[in-house]
Amino acid sequence: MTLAGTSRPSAPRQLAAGVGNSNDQTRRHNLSTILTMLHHGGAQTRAQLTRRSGLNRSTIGALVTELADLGLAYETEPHDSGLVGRPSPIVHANEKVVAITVNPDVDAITIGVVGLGAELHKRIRFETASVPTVREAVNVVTAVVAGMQSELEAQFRVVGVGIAIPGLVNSNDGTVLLAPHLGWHDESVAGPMGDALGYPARAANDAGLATVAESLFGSGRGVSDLVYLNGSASGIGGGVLVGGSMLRGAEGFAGELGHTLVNSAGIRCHCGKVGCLETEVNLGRLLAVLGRDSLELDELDALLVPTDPAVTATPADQLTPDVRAEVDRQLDVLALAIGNFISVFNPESFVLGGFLGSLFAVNPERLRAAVKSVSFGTLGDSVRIDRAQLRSRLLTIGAAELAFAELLADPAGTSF
Amino acid sequence: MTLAGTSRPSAPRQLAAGVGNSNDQTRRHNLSTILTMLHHGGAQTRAQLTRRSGLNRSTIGALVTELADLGLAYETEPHDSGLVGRPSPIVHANEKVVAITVNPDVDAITIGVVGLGAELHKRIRFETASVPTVREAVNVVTAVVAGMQSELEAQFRVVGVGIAIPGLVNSNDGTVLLAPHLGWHDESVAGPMGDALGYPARAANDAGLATVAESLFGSGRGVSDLVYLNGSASGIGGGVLVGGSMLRGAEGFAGELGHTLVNSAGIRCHCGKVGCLETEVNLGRLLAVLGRDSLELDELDALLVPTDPAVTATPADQLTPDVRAEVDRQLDVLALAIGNFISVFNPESFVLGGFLGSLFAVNPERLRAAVKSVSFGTLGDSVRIDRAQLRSRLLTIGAAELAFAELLADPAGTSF
DNA sequence: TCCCTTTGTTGACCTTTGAAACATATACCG
DNA sequence: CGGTATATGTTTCAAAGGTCAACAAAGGGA
Repeated sequence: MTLAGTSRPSAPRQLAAGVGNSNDQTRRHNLSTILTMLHHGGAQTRAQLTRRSGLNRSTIGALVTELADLGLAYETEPHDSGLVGRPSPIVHANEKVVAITVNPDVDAITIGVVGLGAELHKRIRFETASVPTVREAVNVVTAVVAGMQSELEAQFRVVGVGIAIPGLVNSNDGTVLLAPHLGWHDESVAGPMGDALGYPARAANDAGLATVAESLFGSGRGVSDLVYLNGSASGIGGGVLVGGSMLRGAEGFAGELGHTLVNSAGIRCHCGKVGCLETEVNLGRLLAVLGRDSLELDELDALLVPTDPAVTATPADQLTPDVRAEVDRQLDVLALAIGNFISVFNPESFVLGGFLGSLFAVNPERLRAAVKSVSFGTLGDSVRIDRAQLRSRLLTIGAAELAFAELLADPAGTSF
Repeated sequence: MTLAGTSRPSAPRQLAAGVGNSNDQTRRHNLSTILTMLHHGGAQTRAQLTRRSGLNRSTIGALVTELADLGLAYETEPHDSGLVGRPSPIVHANEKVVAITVNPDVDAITIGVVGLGAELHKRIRFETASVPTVREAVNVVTAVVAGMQSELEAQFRVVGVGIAIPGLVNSNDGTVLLAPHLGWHDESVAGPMGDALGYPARAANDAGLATVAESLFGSGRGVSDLVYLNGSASGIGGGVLVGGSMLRGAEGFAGELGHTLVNSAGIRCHCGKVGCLETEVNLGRLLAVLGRDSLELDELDALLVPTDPAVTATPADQLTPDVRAEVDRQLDVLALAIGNFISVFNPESFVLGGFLGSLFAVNPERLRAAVKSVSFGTLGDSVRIDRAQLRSRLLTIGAAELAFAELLADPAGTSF
């Protein structure tokens, strides 16, 4: 029914299937499988799909035809592969099938249009005078989408809306339990947004979506067990990929990695605990030693990170001792947290985003060495640590994934 | 293909299916589903299987017949249910289909015979003069099994061997990376054991197996997101159930929950880190204030835990102030760790085993209150905390699950 | 140009499930 | 006590999916 089988260890891992019916269910699962392969793995030949799925040539032919009929995929002329044998046509996920993404922040709301294959068609950043309320966010998005309506109708097929929220979200019903920086508290977001736009909408925590995005299209490609840690002005968020799927927890609040203990003698965190990672590894403290009020990430990189890629660590003389000391302190604390996560998750790799990425880039070797020294036994030796790749596209692509989820699970389902 | 479907939310969650072929694969999956339901959910009527699986009456009939033909299930006369309609026969997993379980410890090796449905047929505790080596363990088990051979052949069908190891195990190949208390280091265990016994053998970490056992047959029944913490003389082990399946990690070493930070000013742990949970919450410290060298768990309970079940906390005058203070300190530290795990996993419940269970039973309300006060926001309010139920059967049943895994995944596969 | 390799296409075949009709066994009710 | 309603097992048959084998197509290599 799926791709991955005991007899075919190289095939990608797939999601669980649904209920009884063989006919319907089998086909649904295989359609889902193929479309997901195209979306996450990019365009590929029918022959590749055949090999990777473990399904029969004939079946792949039928499935691709059905996906094409559904308008979800299309085929193009074969490449000049140079190999013997009949050339195999290239199958593409239809990038005109799009998700609308919404990313509310304290000073702006970013709206995106993302196609299958993570194709970023369009992005609009709408600056707000003040921190938006839910109602304001809905209004802004409705207005922006209304402005694009004719273009959307003419060129695209919208399958849904994905909303990335910087806070605690119950992703089952799209309710925000608490988004401290937005001041949102116990509010339904996905419901009103979906009603206003006329498309099904889903909301989830931004760090979790970022994890998904990096794991599918960024530094974590091909990795099924990874921990993503993102540092922003508002704190440290994270997400955990376990066996290829997001760690959600009973209520969908798992992965609050910024709120784990790193210093018993630390200060009290806004979350109520003491010595949380996000109180110790903190952009504010970094800015303080840099003598700055605020900073864009690119500026931070320019200030801290060695420009010569051959140089792994910034020469000490480029940074003042204060800055150097603070960076090192934060790296060491971060290592402590990573050491904890290694004991707990034994992941294949860590991906660091936001200012954690900059911090890491200042001196990757210090962090790697520190992680080794504070890890359970030798577990820290084999773990990979990378900087996030997607940067500004991260949340937009992550949110799109949320909107695509239903389509990918059942491509022939309720017609979009 | 499975049980759980969007249209049938109450159906149990199932594992992912295998590769392409519909015919073979569909049947395999459904057989697996039904046998798993019988094994984990106990004997039930065909009508119940029909409802819970979402499959058709006819299909269930065929599947049950096939399982019966395979010798994995049998039917008995219907109960006098008192309901209208034709009575439905009761289907049982065949408890004569057994796993041999092995649980090596510092002073003894426990060997068990466990049938489907977690039926404990037999258990033998073989005391060893000294800490056994792998070779000695294999010899002991071989001898014990040889002694039971005629009985096994006459009454049972052995499908495999499950070995629970107190240490780091690569459960893919059954190799022990490190079992400090046994002094085992980088040794293959499942291989030699399986060869000696002539059955397929698998090995895994004991705490992980305990987690599985409690989640299926103990305090965690029906819970798909739980954290299990076990305290023994050798430290604190744990396991995490995520969405119904064990958190394994990239190399199978996830869940070393005893080695997460709880006190930055703590002592160095044997694992190389500082301030680990298992150095702070520790049976040795408890024994020290009790003035004892060693203690069986039952004795500990008798000393600490209120006998009257209506009393939630031991009256202060039953414990000396020293003991009381140490118990409270350990409970508070444990709460800190649980608070961390809540941030990370957002589980539905925690299950506490070993001396952690006793500690909890001394004063459940103190732990619950402390957890609330050190949890991320209100996440600590809804989490359930229970004491483990399976006690002495825990590891035997957990290890059996390991041996049953292959059979459950493909009941009609390679004939056992 | 001919052969080989690989892949798409087509139709026959096998397997599985589900649905319907029928059979069976119990409770309920007068 | 017998008829009716209800629920479930059983049997038969149709629908649907996938595989397989044979054939066709398209390119490389000699």
